[in-house]
Amino acid sequence: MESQDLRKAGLKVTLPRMKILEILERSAEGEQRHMSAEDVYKALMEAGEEIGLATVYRVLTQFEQAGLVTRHHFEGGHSVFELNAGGHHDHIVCVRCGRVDEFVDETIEARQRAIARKAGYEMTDHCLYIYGVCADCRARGEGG
Amino acid sequence: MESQDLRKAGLKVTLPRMKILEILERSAEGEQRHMSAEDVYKALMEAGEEIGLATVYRVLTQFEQAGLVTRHHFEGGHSVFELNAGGHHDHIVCVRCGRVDEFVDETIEARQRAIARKAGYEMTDHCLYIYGVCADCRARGEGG
DNA sequence: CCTTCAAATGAAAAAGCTTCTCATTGCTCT
DNA sequence: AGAGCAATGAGAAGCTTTTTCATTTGAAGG
Ligand SMILES: [Mn+2]
Ligand SMILES: [Mn+2]
Ligand SMILES: [Zn+2]
Ligand SMILES: [Zn+2]
Repeated sequence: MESQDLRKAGLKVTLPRMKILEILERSAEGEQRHMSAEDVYKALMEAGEEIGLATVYRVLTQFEQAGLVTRHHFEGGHSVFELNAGGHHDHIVCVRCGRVDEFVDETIEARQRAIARKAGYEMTDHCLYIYGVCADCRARGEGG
Repeated sequence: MESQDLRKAGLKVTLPRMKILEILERSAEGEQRHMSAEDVYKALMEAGEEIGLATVYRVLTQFEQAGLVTRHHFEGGHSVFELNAGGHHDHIVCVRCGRVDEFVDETIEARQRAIARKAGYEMTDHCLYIYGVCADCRARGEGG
């Protein structure tokens, strides 16, 4: 019952928030773990839910502040959101087809902590994006 | 003589391009190595140059394609540009005051290459941001 | 030095993406 | 069920960035 998740986050349990959380949970199980606000909005439309785009943006921002989702600033200027489950990880993004893979590397994590300390910073967060061309896209040929 | 830089990059030498390059070079020596298009535009205005904002955007994109500058996607949805000098580096950003420090870590660079290869990607680029609170801001107190 | 012409520019409009406004609706608690 | 405050939806507005197109400019050649 995810209404508890909302209550624990200090958010009133409303239909739009429940539906948006459902969409994010369903997509996290499937292939698309990273969704833009527009993606969520389209999924709601397809599910026959009459929820405004402004509400989608508001709710996703609230979920971010409540720690339920993480916002990523991928290239191209728009944000994508991802349900917080499974802990921290970084991303490797195909610049040709948009595919996203995830990874964790403890060596890199440790080096980052050391670098922050050496520079006099108290680290709060970090993000690492590797951009490249995935195997499928390269097999498909240079012409794209 | 920076007109040679433009010619080598295959760009016609025009007054707007020269002035924008000057702004970037002067700011790189000073404190602000990372400038948004708006920052560049304002610097041009202050220097009494009548150059349109559209031209600033166009020229910065051309400089990026020519390899003269690097574009960064900082948080908040807008791009900042940095003159390519001194080679690749990553960034550590103070979330309190906006200060930006730079670093290079060959261990991390090597791990990234290995991760991309293992995931089947041909790496084209990467970016790593460490977020934290800088020494000054911590000295200034928690209430900062 | 002057002409020529493709390339570059400036102003304004348009295009995304995201946030704001405000009248209406709907949770929560009694 | 009713009161009250928070949340919602529709559309307007805001911001950064791109596009359009008439005008200007730089590069090459006479
Ligand atoms: Mn992820
Ligand atoms: Mn830098
Ligand atoms: Zn791909
Ligand atoms: Zn600071």
